[in-house]
Amino acid sequence: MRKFDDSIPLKLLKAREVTMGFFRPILQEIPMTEQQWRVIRALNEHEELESKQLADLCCILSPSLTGIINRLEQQGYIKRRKSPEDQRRTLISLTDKAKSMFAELSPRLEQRYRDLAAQLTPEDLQTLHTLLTKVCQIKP
Amino acid sequence: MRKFDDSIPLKLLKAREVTMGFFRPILQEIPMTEQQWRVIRALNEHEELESKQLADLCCILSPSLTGIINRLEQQGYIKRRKSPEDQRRTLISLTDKAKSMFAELSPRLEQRYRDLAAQLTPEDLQTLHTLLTKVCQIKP
DNA sequence: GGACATTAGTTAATATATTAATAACAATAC
DNA sequence: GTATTGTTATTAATATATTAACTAATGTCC
Repeated sequence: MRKFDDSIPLKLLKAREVTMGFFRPILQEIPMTEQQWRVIRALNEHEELESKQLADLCCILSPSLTGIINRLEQQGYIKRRKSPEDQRRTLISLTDKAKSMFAELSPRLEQRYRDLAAQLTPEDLQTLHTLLTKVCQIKP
Repeated sequence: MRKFDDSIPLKLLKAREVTMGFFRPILQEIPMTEQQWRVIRALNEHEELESKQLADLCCILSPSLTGIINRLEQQGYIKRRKSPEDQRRTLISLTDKAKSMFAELSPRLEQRYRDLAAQLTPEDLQTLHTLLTKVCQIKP
């Protein structure tokens, strides 16, 4: 019988934990949760996004995203407005406060990412990207 | 600047989501959460474990594990006893009910694991294991 | 144009994650 | 042998995850 530790899902979880350990201390200074940062990061690249697009990009389910968005809005990091064409949709974007916060935090996190990546060979890193992409494309 | 989707931690998260999609429907029938199943699975291999060992094996933080253990105990799946040598430690083991539940569920989940693994080449699967193990050994 | 199904987002209920603080016990120094 | 320090598990407070149910707006069919 296959052993507990041979499980791909568990290894993915543990690997993620290890990598997140590089960034959590910096995020805690703000403070900013992982999920909040993922949302900010996605919005930094896309200017304005619908709730559903954001959920998909960030790998966060809609009900969770509702709460995250509410808290980020209360903290003055994001703005929401109704889509003019479709009143069901919410369009979300960063405030100036969020943009300047991102500008300050981002370089430090990028440096940590380089520190992390430096502990693998470039080939391993590339292979890991490729394999994870393959796994993401698997259909049940 | 590096793009959002190039993030290893995010890809690890998404890959895990995809793989868990194979097992969730079966677990829901019981019902049994991912975390509860991880605990049951670890205890199936180790007979009796301390709370801390269990947390480490399952990649669950102690405060979360406390709740998970409480609920599993209420449902009659696990037993706890105090360690005779060290009164601080709790020793946890499976009940017969859990063992028979495991025996029924496990083959179906193993089959799903094979279905999942079959969508990668054996070489890719092996490489993925190796790389994830490397990532888990990285120290900040 | 109205019954019908669809879709986006939210709410509700429960389970888990995260950090900090605490209680109980154990090991150590003195 | 007591004060100090360290360790295990838990509690508390807040944030997020998960499934189901719900609301409101849009689309579709007739």
